Amino acid sequence: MARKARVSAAMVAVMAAGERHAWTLEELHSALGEQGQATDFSSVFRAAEKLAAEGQARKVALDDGRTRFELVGAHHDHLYCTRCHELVPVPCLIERERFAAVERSTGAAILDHHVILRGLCRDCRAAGPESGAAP
Amino acid sequence: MARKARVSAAMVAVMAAGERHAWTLEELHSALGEQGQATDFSSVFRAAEKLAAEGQARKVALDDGRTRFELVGAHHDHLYCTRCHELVPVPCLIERERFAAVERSTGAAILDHHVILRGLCRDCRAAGPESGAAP
DNA sequence: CTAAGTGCAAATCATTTGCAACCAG
DNA sequence: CTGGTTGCAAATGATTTGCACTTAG
Repeated sequence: MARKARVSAAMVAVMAAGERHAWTLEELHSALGEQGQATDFSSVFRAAEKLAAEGQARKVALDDGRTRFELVGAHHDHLYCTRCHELVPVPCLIERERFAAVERSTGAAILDHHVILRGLCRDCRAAGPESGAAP
Repeated sequence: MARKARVSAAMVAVMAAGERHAWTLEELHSALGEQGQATDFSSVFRAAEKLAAEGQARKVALDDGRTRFELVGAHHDHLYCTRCHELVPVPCLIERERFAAVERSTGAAILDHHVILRGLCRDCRAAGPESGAAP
């Protein structure tokens, strides 16, 4: 390499700090800003893409139209609260054997996986079935 | 209701025809066009959102920046080929018991789930490790 | 009449890309 | 020098929204 990747490094540090499990580009961008590591959004974007390409990070897709990134070392599946949008990490729910079975039956090669559970997190569940749905 | 939802109905019909497992809005839009049911893109968008809100359809998020929709009755998990982008349906990979375990350990309520497997489909796998990666 | 559904055009939002300036090796 | 990085600005692409119009009920 010919130059230090300041943004990438800072990003990995932020993500490793573990205040969150998966980060949107905006979250990463503002997190860096708060660290005094202000950077351009596009740099965050490119650094994230690069980390993903290199296998250091992975993209996490939820259905809220924003791509998130998480460090590969911290992989876990996710429980997405449809009320407060919190993303709770949960251990892998699929047994290894299952993957092999799918590869056998489909002939495909599975390289990665991601499980998204949708529902209500502990707090929102406790808050009761309705929240601010009064018309 | 005060009026027939022509687009919604046509969309459900198209999706139920089962030529595909999950549809992007564009795919639905053009599929309707080919059926002689030409409609505006925004109508497709709104109909899809409505179906999702009513629970008839569900959003499927991959990390390719496009939201897909599938009929709820046709639920299955997916194997996404990172080379040809085909989406292969696979049976649910998680045992019911696992969901209960997560609900117990996290206190959350799980309402839905989706598993995305990433890798190479049968054909792409057979095509060998490299394809058009010549620089 | 009345509200739901539709079409068209314009606005938004989240990315992506082009390009010139920069800098550690 | 040299190639990887960065910032700024502008381009994309996909999704959303405002508004007027239409029509089943």
